[in-house]
Amino acid sequence: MSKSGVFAHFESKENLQLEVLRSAVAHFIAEVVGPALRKPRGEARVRALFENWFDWSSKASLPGGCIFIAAASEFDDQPGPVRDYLVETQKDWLATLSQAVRIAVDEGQFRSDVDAQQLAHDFYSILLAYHHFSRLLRMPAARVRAFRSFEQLIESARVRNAVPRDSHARKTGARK
Amino acid sequence: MSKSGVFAHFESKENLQLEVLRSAVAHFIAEVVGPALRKPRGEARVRALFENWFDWSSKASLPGGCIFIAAASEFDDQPGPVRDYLVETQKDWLATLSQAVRIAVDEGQFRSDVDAQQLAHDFYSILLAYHHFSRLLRMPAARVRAFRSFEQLIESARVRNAVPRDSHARKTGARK
DNA sequence: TGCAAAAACGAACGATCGTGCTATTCTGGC
DNA sequence: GCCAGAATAGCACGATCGTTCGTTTTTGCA
Repeated sequence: MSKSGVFAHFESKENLQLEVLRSAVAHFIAEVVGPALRKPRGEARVRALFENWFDWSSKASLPGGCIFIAAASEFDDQPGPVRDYLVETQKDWLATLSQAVRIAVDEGQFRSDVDAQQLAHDFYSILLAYHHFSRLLRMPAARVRAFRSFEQLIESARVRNAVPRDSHARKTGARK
Repeated sequence: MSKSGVFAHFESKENLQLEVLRSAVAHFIAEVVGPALRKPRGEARVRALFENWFDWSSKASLPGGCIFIAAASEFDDQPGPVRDYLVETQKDWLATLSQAVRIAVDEGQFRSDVDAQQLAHDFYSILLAYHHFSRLLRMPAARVRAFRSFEQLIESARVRNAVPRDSHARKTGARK
């Protein structure tokens, strides 16, 4: 299709960028968030969100990697509707992660003193780092690293069978 | 200075980009790595590396944020000497972090089963996430989040006063 | 099949970019 | 102060980019 051909559909480059992002969000929800929400509440859902993101971000149909991360670094200092929309989607994604964590807490799978927003932040950190490393360093170990960090975070959030050794862990989350 | 003025010094745009990165590396070593190496071996040095990076990346003289991260997402799919140099510097930085962790292990401040490369990866994840969040979301909480994640990692790597309660809880039982 | 509406194309515009070439201005040693 | 050499500026080139517009092709329907 010719340049002016696509231009007839979207009225400006900015509009096209927005539409691309909107379409990406639709795909992201269909392939990452949706399937995860169909998993049982709790750790399983958190895991699914994390793992689905990996499958999605390394799909062959995304040769440039996660489009949101790529767009983020392109538009983070470029005000306008594209940037605004990106901010919105990132907040939504973080909120989705947070909510899944909060549910895991409510379900008694994660300790009640887990800070959902903080843990969501930590999860997303791992994803961002994986993206950075795998794309720039082409490091196959990146995926292993990411999942190891993830497992460690999950482990540290899980309710323990026994009371933590150090007694001022005041929540006594040993509920299971 | 005029466009052709700067062009006379560097012979191509690519060369200028390389020179900018080289200069950035020099500054980075002078302001982040160097001061940290002057700290005592062990946790103090790891902390210094982490904290100095924060000071450096939010300096007023870097309005575009960390130039290496910015360049990474611009060049990660653009082969050439600039990309190669970026890869090199990222590996150096990770090696520096790893080495500082390894020393902390040797000094007996971090547990001997700590995976230095993995922990270095986790530290850098936090930095990358901070960069992403603070630049795109302009979220002031990002810094707090980052330091909380950092403290948690440090905590989980530290040697405990007592032997872990259940003896096969190797690196996992660590987080407070 | 014919025909109007929609879709796609091609050419061209002004702007910007990377680069080269030539002219001007600045600088230090006599 | 003068002059060689270096530093800087000005200009122009081809390429690319975002955009517009007039023309051609395709499509859906009577």
